[in-house]
Amino acid sequence: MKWDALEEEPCSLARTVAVIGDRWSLLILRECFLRIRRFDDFQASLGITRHLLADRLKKLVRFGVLRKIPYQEAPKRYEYILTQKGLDLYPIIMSIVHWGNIHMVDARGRPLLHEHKSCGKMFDPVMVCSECGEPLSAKHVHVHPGPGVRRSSPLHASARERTKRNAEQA
Amino acid sequence: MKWDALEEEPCSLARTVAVIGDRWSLLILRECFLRIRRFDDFQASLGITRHLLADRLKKLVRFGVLRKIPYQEAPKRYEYILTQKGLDLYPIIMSIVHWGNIHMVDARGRPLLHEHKSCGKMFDPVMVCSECGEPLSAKHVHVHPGPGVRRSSPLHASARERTKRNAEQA
DNA sequence: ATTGACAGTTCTAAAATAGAACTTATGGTC
DNA sequence: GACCATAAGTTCTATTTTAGAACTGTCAAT
Repeated sequence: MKWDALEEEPCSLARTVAVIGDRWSLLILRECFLRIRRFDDFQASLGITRHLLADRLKKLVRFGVLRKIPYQEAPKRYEYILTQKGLDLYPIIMSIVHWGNIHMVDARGRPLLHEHKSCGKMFDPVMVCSECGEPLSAKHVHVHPGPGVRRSSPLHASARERTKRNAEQA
Repeated sequence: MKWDALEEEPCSLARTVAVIGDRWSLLILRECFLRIRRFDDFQASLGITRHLLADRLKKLVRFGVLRKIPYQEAPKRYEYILTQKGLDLYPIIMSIVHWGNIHMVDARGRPLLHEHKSCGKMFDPVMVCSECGEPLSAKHVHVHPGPGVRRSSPLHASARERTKRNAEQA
């Protein structure tokens, strides 16, 4: 499958993966949330090749996640800053960091701690239901087809039916 | 940078990206949460090449996200099911889906809707502070170095200092 | 005039991925 | 017994992506 095809999938996860689903994009975005804004700073901070950094920044701008803002004329220089669409990625970043904190830390413990300025405490992110406020887990969620579903898609179609068959036989 | 180096970074995001930060792993995990369990079902559902699917499943098992469970002898066959570590990825999956729902859907609307069985309503996931319960946004969070931070790391070190310099000059 | 900062671009070699065919083990059908 | 199907991979070559380093263009300061 090509990357371009991913953008067209009738699946919100696939379409988001088209934006952030490579090795570097999420790391670049982490730096953005840590207030890194300039090309050479990204490069020094991440150890990414300049070639790929240029390519990924271009992609993130194209998707509207970052915006180029001039910070000097002559020579023209730009900073890359998060748009609202980019800021909205924060829950994704935080849930990834949290999973790593729980499952991937070594003996030394967490690399970073997060303080919630509103309440002044160190916190972990918790994902809750928008309607009742209870914490979410996979087993309490049921999935329904929405208006944008496409039946003929390779995703969600054939394999699910086969698996249902398997389940019924068991 | 090599994938192996990513696992060793003193950054919970980088270490999680080492597990799920490629084009296919998240898509495979989505299928897991939709109760796909078998090799050929993953393959038919995703259109991934068999080679890569075998490789990714192996990786996810190695990281303890999936577990192989035999479902028949002669010939020996296995299903891939989520471990608790894998189930804990649910907030990541849901926040990705939600971002796609908000920012990447086309005119037809959302491909899937989510019902919270506990309260019976269609919901969106919301990320809140574990201490005060308020919704989180990047601007209300302050980051502190934790016990596992490494100062000499290429990540978080040089570029941040340079950027601080830049900020001070401005 | 030379050096350094900044933001890229260009180049070659190495690694990862796509796409298709092949393998192994078994059970059922003609 | 020969043939086909199922399931879970493995192997193969061609293409694409990435790594790593060097190079370019613009300007400011020394």
